[in-house]
Formats: sequence, structure tokens, C-alpha cells
Amino acid sequence: MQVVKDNTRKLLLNTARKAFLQKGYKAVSMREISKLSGIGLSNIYNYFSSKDELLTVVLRPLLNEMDRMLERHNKPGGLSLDIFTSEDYIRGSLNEIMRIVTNYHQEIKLLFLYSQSSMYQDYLEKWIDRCTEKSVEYMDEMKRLHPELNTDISRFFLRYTSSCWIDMMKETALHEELSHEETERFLNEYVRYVTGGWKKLMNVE
Amino acid sequence: MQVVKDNTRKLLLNTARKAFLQKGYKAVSMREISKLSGIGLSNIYNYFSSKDELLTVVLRPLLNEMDRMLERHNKPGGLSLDIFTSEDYIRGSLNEIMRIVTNYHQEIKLLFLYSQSSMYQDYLEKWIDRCTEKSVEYMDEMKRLHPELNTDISRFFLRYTSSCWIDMMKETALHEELSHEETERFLNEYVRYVTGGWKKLMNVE
Amino acid sequence: MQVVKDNTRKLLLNTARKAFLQKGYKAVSMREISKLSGIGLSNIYNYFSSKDELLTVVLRPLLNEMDRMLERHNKPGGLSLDIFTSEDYIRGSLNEIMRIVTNYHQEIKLLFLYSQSSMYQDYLEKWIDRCTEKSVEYMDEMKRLHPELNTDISRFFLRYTSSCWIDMMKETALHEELSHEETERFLNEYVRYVTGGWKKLMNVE
Amino acid sequence: MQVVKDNTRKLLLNTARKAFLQKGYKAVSMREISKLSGIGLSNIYNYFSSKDELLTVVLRPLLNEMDRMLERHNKPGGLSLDIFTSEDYIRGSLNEIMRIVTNYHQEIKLLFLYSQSSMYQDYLEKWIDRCTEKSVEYMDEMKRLHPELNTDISRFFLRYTSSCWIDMMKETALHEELSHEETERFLNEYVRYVTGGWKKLMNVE
DNA sequence: TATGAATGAGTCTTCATTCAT
DNA sequence: CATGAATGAAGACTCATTCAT
Repeated sequence: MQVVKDNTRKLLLNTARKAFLQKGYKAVSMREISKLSGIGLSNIYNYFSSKDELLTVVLRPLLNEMDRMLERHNKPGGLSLDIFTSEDYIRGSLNEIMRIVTNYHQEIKLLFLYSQSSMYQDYLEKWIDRCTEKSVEYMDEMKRLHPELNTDISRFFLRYTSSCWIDMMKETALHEELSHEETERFLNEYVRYVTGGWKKLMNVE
Repeated sequence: MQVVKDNTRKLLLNTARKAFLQKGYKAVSMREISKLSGIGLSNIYNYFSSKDELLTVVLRPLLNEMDRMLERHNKPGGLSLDIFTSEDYIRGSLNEIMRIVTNYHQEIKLLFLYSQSSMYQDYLEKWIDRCTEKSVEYMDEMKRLHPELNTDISRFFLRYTSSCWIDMMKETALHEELSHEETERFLNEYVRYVTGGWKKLMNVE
Repeated sequence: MQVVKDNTRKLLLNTARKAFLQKGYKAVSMREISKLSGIGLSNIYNYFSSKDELLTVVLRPLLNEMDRMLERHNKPGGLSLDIFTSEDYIRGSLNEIMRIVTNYHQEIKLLFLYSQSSMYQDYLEKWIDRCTEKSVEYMDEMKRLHPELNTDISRFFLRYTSSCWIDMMKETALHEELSHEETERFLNEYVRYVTGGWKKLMNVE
Repeated sequence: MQVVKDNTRKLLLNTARKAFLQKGYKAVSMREISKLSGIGLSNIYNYFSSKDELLTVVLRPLLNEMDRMLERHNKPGGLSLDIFTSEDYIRGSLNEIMRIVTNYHQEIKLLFLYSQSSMYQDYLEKWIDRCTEKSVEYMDEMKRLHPELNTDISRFFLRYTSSCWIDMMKETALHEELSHEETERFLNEYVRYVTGGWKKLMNVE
């Protein structure tokens, strides 16, 4: 009995995820989910109290990861230049992103591209806001630790880079077919590009 | 009579633009546009054959600019390294972007953020695809002209930078309140960052 | 065209009135009104913005009369004992009630018996409250004018008589088939009963 | 086991009573009763076959009293004038009412005000009908016993007084906060009013 | 050109009740 | 005695679009 319930729940979740991904949240009706899953329309409400909750449960794990990512951003163990210029550090961050993308690429597409008209339609913008705030705080710390560097970066530019971060997640999620080699290659390119950019911007050496 | 028609048309266009911007394409009903503009609901269909066309006409000028931007990308006068590494060149490109953003910031927000459920919901993704294609072609040319450089950049990375380009438009459009000085400052930051990144990636010098 | 519209409006109003009367407000669905009237379901909303408004428009004239009745209650020209003890005065009041009941007997049944679950479900209780208030004020005046009488009637008893007033409207509306003679007879009985009661209660003579 | 059952039954009954009183019969769902009581939704149907039966059982004691009241009406020991004109007799009847109201004021409110859309929505009207019938029969008896009196009261007037009887129950139930003194006072007022009215109407002395 | 009326399929959600276990 | 799952009909209301005038 519990088994049945779990199956139904998962079936609904998967059906909804797929449908949302194909047509966007707003364009998928509960009727549609009912027909696609074979679960009676009203029965759905025994498992999820609303269409919004269906989306919420689908997105929950990803949302948690995204929030955790934000936390880690400002607490890089020893506060240092590394976050911008160390290839190893950046490579580590990227690897973590890759793990998230691998696990949740569907959810990412859903959240990043198809969640309009849902309660999460502004989630990314708010995430970028929060990330920008963290970046500004971080820069202030750097200003004290490395007065010799150009740390007077505008909030606006920091927002742009936060946005690019989101962009990278989106792009990698969109191209799920990447082989391990290709991924490795992209990582190398990305790391060189970013460190080159930050070093020049901050006058490192 | 023709005068009346033009006025009505413009009124409808402006009303729709504002409404779409505030609530998103899908969430705005034709009834709403009718009430806000004072134009009879069914009369709207004498000017625009559908809700989609209303959006199309609103976005048309921006769409043209976007397409033109794409054209220019691959024909940079003399095909050269400048596109990546010359600060002047990049500054020039950016200035052009700024002009577009200034003129069409409303339309950009509309297209970039609020066009889900419309026929343009995939426009940006396709634009990025086309831009990526152009970039790949460009890189191939560069490989011949500058065999000493690392021009073996993955299509995936090129797509990422195309996406970042779109991102920059979005961010600047979102922050319309930027003063001339702030804009200038951002341009400097951006140019340094991008040229620094590309130079390192391509082993220039 | 305007003719058509008015007809449709009236048709809807009459259909709704009948249906509400037969089954109660809550138990009648918009679908039902649509089918009974032959007006397309969604077209109804071109005439009435909601089910509640449909009921409101049906009840409006009666509601106005009820409010007016309340106003008149406390301003009986020359404030006097008549309101309780004069057969002529009471007969006059009653005749007015009869006119209202004759004109709006359907609406009365609707408001008094079948409006549960609508926005008017508490209307009568509030009316009785207001009427009680007026009666208390009236009694206070009487106390000054006729100190020799027993005007020390409890608010609770006054509320009871207000409620009986409503009762009388309900009963007469319920029995629309009363002939003129029967009505006349009831009036006589009622007048004798009420004046007899008040006189004894107030120690008149 | 039987003990458990009884507890559950009572719990359900009390929960339902409270909920019905607060929101009205129709507005309370079985799900709600289930949640409020902690009894599983479908388990409710092991105790009560339907939502209507739940209401029935809640109202049963009051319904019995109401029916008994009706019986007593026509069998006043010695058939006499007292029923209308003896203050003691009326006071006795009223005291009985007070007892009922005290014991079942919640049920009265439920039956009188919140039972729309249930099988008891017409109960009061039917009770008034039956009461009217009894009154007519009673009057016929009186006509034989007291030919000197005006016993030619219209059925319609008798119905009105039956309705007022119900009204009095409603009013007293609605104002449960009445102190003993206030109740006593109201009783005095009511008795004087009613006997005064009937005496005048029937030409007693 | 302009209007008000009309359409029909669609939205999410709730209900009392029943079934299998 | 108790449970969670399931059902099917119904609820009010909205939508983009078309029709007749």
C-alpha cells in the first residue's frame, strides 16, 4: 500500500517534470498531467495540494543546492585572492557546479527556462541579487587585505558576473550530451578565461 | 481617417507594451488591453490579427537590431584578432550595444524576461545558436590567419560566451537608471575583463 | 442590438430568480442558469460579473424598500403612541407592507429563505439589529412624552417584535395566493392582536 | 472496543456540531470533520452513513423535543381558553421552551439558521405547517365550547402566530447570554403582550 | 472603422463517497 | 475498526477569438 503510494507519487512527479519541461509550467494543465500519468485528476490532490506544490517538490532539491552554493560563496575557508585567480580553486568550484548540473539538469532547465507564471518566476533574479550582495561584501574584505589591487569593482559589474554564473549553469544543463572529455575541455577553457579576465581587471602582477 | 487609425494603432502598441512588461505576455489578456486602451475588444483585431502579432509588432524593431547585430559579428571589416583583444574594438561593439539598450530597454526586458508562452519564447536560445555558429566560423578563419594562436576553442565555450553577451544586454536593460559615468565605468571593467580573458585563453603574447 | 441586450439581461435575471427560488442560491450553478436560459455560460459574464452580482441585481429593489422601511420607522410624523396603539396607523403601515410584498414576493422568499451561502445570508439579522436599535430609541422618546405609561420594555423584547415583523413579511410573501378578502381579514386580525398586546403591555387605559 | 467506538462516535458528533455551527452545514466538508476530529475520513462512514446522517444525529434530540411540543399543543389536559388567555398557562409553556432552548441552544441555531442545503432545510416550514394545522383544529374545538367568543380566526393568522413561536425560540437561542433576571423580565413582557393580544382578538370580556 | 454579443474549450480546485486492504 | 487511494461529477470563472451589424 505504501509502495503503491510512493509509486504514484513518483509517477506524478516525473510526469509533471517532463510536461513542464516540454511546454512550460503555465501551459501544462492538471488535466494534462492526469491524462499523461493515468492518475485520476482529483486523486492528484491527495498527493499534492496544488499545481504550485507539484512544481515546488520537483524543484526542491535543486533549490537547496542553489541556496547552499550561495552560502559557500562567501566563506571560502581562508579569504583570499584564490576565488578569482587560482585556477585550482575555480576548477574546484566548477567541478561542484558540474555535479549539480549532472544531477539536476532537468530541474535546472525547468527553473531557468520554463517556470514563468509560477511562484518561482523571479527566483533567479533574486538569487542573482543575493549573489551580487555577497560579491560586494567579499570585495570589501579584499580591499582591506590587498590594498595594492584594484578592488574598486562596480556593483554593476559584479552583478554581471553573478548573472554569467547562472548562465554557465544554464548552458551546461542545456547540453547534457557533453562527454567527459568535452566537459574537461570546457573546464580548462573557462578557467583560463576567467582567471585571465580577473587578473587583468584587478591588476594582479 | 488614416490619422485616426495610426493613433489607435500606436495607442494599442504602447498599451500592450506596458502591460506585457508589467505582468508578462501570458498573464495579460486581450480584454485587459482593451480596457486599458479604451479600444473596443473586437476592434483590436482590425489592427492586429492576434495577440501574438501584437507582441511581434512591439518587438519588431528590437528583433531587427538583434539580427543586424548578428550579421555584423562575422564581418568585422578586416578579419582580425581585434574582435577579441583590441580594447578599442570591443569598446566600439559595446557602445553599439548601449545604443540598442538605450533605445529598446523596454523591449529587451519584454523579450528576455516576459515572453514565455508566446511565439518568441525560444527566440533567445535560437539567437545564441546562430551566434555560436558565427563564432565557430570566425574561429576557423582565425585558425588560418593566426596559426600561432590557440584558436582551438570548443563550440561549447563559444556558446557560453554568446550567452554571456545576451546576459550583458539583459543586465544593462534591467538597470536603466545607470548614469553616464556608471555606464562608462562598467564599460571599462568589462573591456579589461574580456580582453584579459581572451588573451590568456588564446595565448596572445 | 440594445434591444437584444436588454432581453438577454432580463432573461438571465428571470431565469436566475426562478432557479434561486426553487433550489436556493448555493445549489444553483452558473452552468444551470446557462442551460435554463439558453445563454452561453461565458456570455453570462458579459452581463453580470459574478454569481453574487446576479443575486444582487435581483434583490436590489427589495433591498432598497427594506432600507427605506427602516428609515420611516423612526420618523412617524408626530411622534406618538399611535405607532403601537392606533389601529389606523398600524393598518397604514401594514398596507405599505402589503404593497411591498405584492411587488416583490419572489424576492422576499429569495432573500428570506434561499440566500444562504451568499453575501446576503446575514442581511436579515442585521436588519433586525438595526430595527431593534430604532425601536429602543423610539421607546426612549416615548418615556419622556408619556411618563405615565410602562415604556420600560427590554431591548430583548423589542428585538423579538422586530423579528416578528420580518416574520409577517415572510408569511405573507409565502402565501401569494391570498385573495383581497383574505388579506383584509388578516389585516383586521393582526391589527386587533397587536394593539391589544401593546396596550396591555404598556398599561394604556 | 465498544468503548472506543462510543468515544469515537461522540468525538465525531461534537466535532461536526461545532463545525456546522461555525460555518454552516454546506460549508463544512467531511475532510474538515476528519481533520478536526483526527478520525480518518473514510472511517467516519463506519459510524455515519452520510453527511446528512451526521447532521440528523446531532439534531435528533432537538427534533424529538420539537415534535413533542407539537403533540402537547393540542392536548392541553382540559381543553380550555387557558392556552390563549391564562397567564399562568402561557408562562408554563414558555418555561418549557426555555428549558429546551437552554439544553439545545446550539442545535437550535444549527437547525434554524445553518441547515440550508441539508435535508432539514425545510423542517421549520413544515413544522409551522403542522403547528398551523393543530391550531386550526384547536380553534374548531373552541368554537363549540365557547360560541360566545370570536373563534373565527383565519388559518393565515394562525400560521403567523405559529411562525412567531418559532421566532421566539430563535431569538432566545441566539441570545444565550441572557441572565436569569433578564429571562424573567422577557417572560413577563411576552406573557402580557400575548394574552392582551388574544383577549382583544377573541373578545374575551 | 467600430461595437457588443457570443462562443466553446479551457483553468484550478473541491466535493461526498467508495474501494481494497 | 481503520486506512489511504481512488473516483467522477461539479464548482466559479477566464481565455482568445469570431460574428452580425
